[in-house]
Amino acid sequence: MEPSNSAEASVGYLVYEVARAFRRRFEDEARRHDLTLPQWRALAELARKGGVSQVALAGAIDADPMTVSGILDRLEKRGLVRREPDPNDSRAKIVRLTDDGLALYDTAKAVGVELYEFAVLGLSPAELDAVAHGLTRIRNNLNGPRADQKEDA
Amino acid sequence: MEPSNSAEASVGYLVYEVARAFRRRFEDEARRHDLTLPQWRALAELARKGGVSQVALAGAIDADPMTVSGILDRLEKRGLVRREPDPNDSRAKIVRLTDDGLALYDTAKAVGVELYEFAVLGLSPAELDAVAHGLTRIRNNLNGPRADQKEDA
DNA sequence: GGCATATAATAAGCTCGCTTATTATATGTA
DNA sequence: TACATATAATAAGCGAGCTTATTATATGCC
Repeated sequence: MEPSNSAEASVGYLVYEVARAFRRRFEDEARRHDLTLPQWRALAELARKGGVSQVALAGAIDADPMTVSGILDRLEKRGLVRREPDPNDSRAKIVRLTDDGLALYDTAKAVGVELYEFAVLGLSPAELDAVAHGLTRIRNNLNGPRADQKEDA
Repeated sequence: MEPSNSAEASVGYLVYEVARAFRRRFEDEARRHDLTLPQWRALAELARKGGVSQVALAGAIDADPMTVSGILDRLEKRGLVRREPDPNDSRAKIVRLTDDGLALYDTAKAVGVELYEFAVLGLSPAELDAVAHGLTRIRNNLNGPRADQKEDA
């Protein structure tokens, strides 16, 4: 009945469970900062890169532009982020942390880092590398073309 | 595109990307059946187990009861699923596939299976096992308390 | 029996992730 | 110059995942 140690749950399911568990746990611990995981990721990216356009931000945090627009709406409403016109492209907006945003990120930044370290406790660097290697392969497979279909028209 | 073969992203990020890529890809291919991944998972579980309560279903597909309630609302509205009173507990409802639900699952069942096989192409059984092992550990860490965990060899 | 507590399902309401469509601007090309 | 096409951001709307709260029933304990 119980799975043996070689019959672990399928990787497909595990990936889903881990992603969910990580988000749940993160938001549990980031509650006192009132930050969701995607919001934290956006702040982290802005803290690293300074001002970026929304498409660039979307690319950096692997999210879709519409999703980023919504996340920024909420962060902007709280005064954590600012949207400025792009002087080189009047369709685009440059997103920046406000002082409040930077301050909040500075105090919340450890949450993600420490949670990650906690999550991988008990795994050797080699084991972790094996996981990274396998997941990278899977990601690339999934983002690539499918064997039984054409390259687009 | 890719920085290099060995400079992989952090496992935290990879898990998120893979989960997202898998869902996106699945729903792309299951569009002709008008099924989302969580809906497919619910149907799969019901096809395997027959009638189960909603909490049991939630446990089986690693979802929260409120989420399951919503998924079942949509499936029931399409006549794929039926909620019957539980004779042993009048708070509970037993969920079952209808004939239509079973028929749809039979035709859609291959989608998930084949996509999974496609996703892990190029990984040896040993590599895949290493991924499963690492992810299991991470999941257990994240679901456990701020201490060491037990389960899994 | 009576009462506190736990549990099953749902309601309301939020964020996120997505699709499709719209508006405004940029850019390439004839 | 004019026109076709591409791109940046947003609007509307849906499914999913979550929280908090409510209703109904079950269960444990005195």
